[in-house]
Amino acid sequence: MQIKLLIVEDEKPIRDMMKVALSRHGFHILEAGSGGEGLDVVDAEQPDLILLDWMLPDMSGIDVAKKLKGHYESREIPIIMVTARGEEEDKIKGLEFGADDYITKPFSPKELAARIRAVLRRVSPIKTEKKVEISQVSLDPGSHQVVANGVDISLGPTEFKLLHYFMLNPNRVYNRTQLLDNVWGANVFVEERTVDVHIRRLRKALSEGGCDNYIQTVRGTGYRFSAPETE
Amino acid sequence: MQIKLLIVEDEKPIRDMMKVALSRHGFHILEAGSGGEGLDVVDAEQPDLILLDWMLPDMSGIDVAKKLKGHYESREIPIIMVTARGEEEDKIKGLEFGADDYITKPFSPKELAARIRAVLRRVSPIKTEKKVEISQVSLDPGSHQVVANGVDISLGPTEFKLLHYFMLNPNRVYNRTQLLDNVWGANVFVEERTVDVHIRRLRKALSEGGCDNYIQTVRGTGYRFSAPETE
DNA sequence: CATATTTGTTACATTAAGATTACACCTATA
DNA sequence: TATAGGTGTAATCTTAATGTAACAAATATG
Repeated sequence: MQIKLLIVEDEKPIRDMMKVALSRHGFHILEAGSGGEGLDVVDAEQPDLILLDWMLPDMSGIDVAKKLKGHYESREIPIIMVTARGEEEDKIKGLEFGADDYITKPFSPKELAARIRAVLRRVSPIKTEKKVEISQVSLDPGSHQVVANGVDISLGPTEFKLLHYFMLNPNRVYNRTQLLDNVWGANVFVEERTVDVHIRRLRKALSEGGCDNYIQTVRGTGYRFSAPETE
Repeated sequence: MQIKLLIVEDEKPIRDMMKVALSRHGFHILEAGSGGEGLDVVDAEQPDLILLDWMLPDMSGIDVAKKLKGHYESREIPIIMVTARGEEEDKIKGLEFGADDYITKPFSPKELAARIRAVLRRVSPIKTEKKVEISQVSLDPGSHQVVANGVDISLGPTEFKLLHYFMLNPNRVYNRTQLLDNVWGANVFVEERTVDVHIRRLRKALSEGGCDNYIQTVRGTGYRFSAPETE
């Protein structure tokens, strides 16, 4: 799965430069020109890492960082602060408010890519390897095991990734395009209907352990994973 | 509205192939056989996306891209560069000069269509999906869930959109035409009275959670959503 | 009070969306 | 090379959602 980076930076030339440089390193780039827009993109796309400019037109980088770290869904996303030379003191503040690293303009694309990878290496093993449990279903990426109601479930690679993605983002509806982008990967070209089939396979597998209503269809929108109503 | 693509490509057979393939995917196709012609078509038709061949008889794809990105009217139009194998380095240059993606010949129609859609998705504005709460009713677009008085409400797509629209604009009366335009979408031909039926369905669904007077009839005018009088 | 107009309600045919199945095609591995 | 598991696609079946019409009820109007 391609890594999604969000660049929050108001000056388009700099943003473009970063975009080109980072695309070349194999990252998928999302962009935002202001703090508010950045928050929206985070909400909609859940990037793997955020490059956050210190000076933004609508709110400061710190405010954005604070907001991100204050929300359950975004608190785990690592942030690299981008500061201009001479804002040295702000680095400290940035780190205090939850940034994972910082980089000073001007920087070389190589340095940027290296820092990004370093941060991801530091953060992602924890996030990815962590066992996820939701109600009666548990998924352990380390041992590649899924257990539903105590029953061992066997899944194909795609079903596994799909379930993992759903469980990392429960209670949230995804349409087929989003699932293809996020589970299959951005550069894969498959029919949307294929998602249906894998949903079916996953549901079937989960029902082996009696977990039947975890994947819900939202007609006209997509699918959602959530613990079923306990009645 | 159908999406307009402009294909700038000097070799007619390739152009035709692309045209046929992309028409089948529901795009409206414009064509140009040279860079100059391409610029003219952009000026006249304002396509939603441009497929730009790298090698053109009169000017290079980069020159065209530069011209396009240099003009206010065309600078926002996304460009996908079409390169032949072995022009790998040019891809980078293309991206630097403002192309949004590239594709290497030969490519499958499916890949092309997917890339186009991916670029359009990336470029088009990301809408905010914030949870809305009014009195006892809450609607969360992220999870596509509506809760009234703590009770989960199940709604069809249209009722959901209708309620969302009302909740984003509470205390405001809309007539049936306005609701059709804003909820159903412009240029959709349905009877005005259809709105009544959906209002009825929405009211019924909300009353499952005891929320009964949220949608008010304004005789001779239309409907309004607002928290009922607390008596 | 009678009548016209507007809205509420229900039932029903049609349509669109999703579920399911079967099958062909990989790809890896014994 | 034979086999098995996994994946994507297309065809078909199933079900939910939608729009319309017909009638009932409510509200205005003369």
